[in-house]
Amino acid sequence: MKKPEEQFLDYLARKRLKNTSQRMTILKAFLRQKSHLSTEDFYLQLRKKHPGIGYATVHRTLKLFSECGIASERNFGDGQMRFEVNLGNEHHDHLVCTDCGRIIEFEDQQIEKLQRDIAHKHNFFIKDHRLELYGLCSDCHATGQQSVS
Amino acid sequence: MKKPEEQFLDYLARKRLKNTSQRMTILKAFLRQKSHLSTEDFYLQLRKKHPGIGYATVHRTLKLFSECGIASERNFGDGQMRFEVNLGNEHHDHLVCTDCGRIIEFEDQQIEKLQRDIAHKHNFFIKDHRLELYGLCSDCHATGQQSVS
DNA sequence: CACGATATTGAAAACGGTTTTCAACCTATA
DNA sequence: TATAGGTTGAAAACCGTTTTCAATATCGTG
Repeated sequence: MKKPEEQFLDYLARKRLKNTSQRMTILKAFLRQKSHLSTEDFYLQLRKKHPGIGYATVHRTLKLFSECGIASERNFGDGQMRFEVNLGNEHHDHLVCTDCGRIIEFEDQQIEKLQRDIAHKHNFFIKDHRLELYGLCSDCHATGQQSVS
Repeated sequence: MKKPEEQFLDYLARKRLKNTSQRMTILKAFLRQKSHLSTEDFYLQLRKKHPGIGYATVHRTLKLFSECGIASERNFGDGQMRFEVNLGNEHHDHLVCTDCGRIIEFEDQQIEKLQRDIAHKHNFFIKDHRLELYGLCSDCHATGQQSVS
């Protein structure tokens, strides 16, 4: 498994794209954050340290990350695109707290297996999948109190 | 289990909302279609027979369906909101063909069970979930040919 | 049945996030 | 270092969703 930096540089070379300071800055910041930030949030975060980098560049660079395989686009249905670092090998899914926004990752080989079975039954070739459980995380339902808004 | 029409009328009464001809027209059209149409597509479809009904009304009425429980909002990550009729009782998930757009429904009690197990392990209270498998349906990968576009 | 309070409608505008445009500016290569 | 061609940031365009608003329809009441 190649390191993300290499993977990105290789991709740039292969596509005859250029290695710019902005792209490197964004790459470093992206690898450092381990959360599931929306483009907007990531941009705001980045802007604190690097006010010169524009939103368009951030957006374009995140898409490059996705294209070269070091990131995945996620969409939790809140109208914002999110990018997450592709760490390992294993696919993982998400628990999304609808109260505080916390996102918990999990993986389950049994579920993955059942998904393959279903695809097979329908003669369907799976390219990707997503599984998200929406609800209240331990912090938000523990005490019985819920947001009243 | 109440019939969808009743369920909707009850909801209107309960909320002191009014029973208008547009709402009834949209309800009938919505129950007739069994697909997973986007608001846009549903509106275009409806407009053929009922040119007088505006997009805003369609949109607002579909949201009412969702609120009163006879419809569910779906989001397959293509930037369009989709509504589907809530037929029965059982939750179901989707196979989405990325080539022809076909959507196949399925349900699997084992997967549902595993999801509950995972939620329990994380002390997470599930309100909703979604599982989508993206790939090629039997028609689109059977012959080995893929869209070239 | 007619009235009047209030909800609803359709068109257009506003909105919010994403994507494109474009002129100025870099980067890589020779 | 010259140059061709990719990149940048700001602003505008875009696209689906949501709101606004004046005109209209509905429903409970007198």
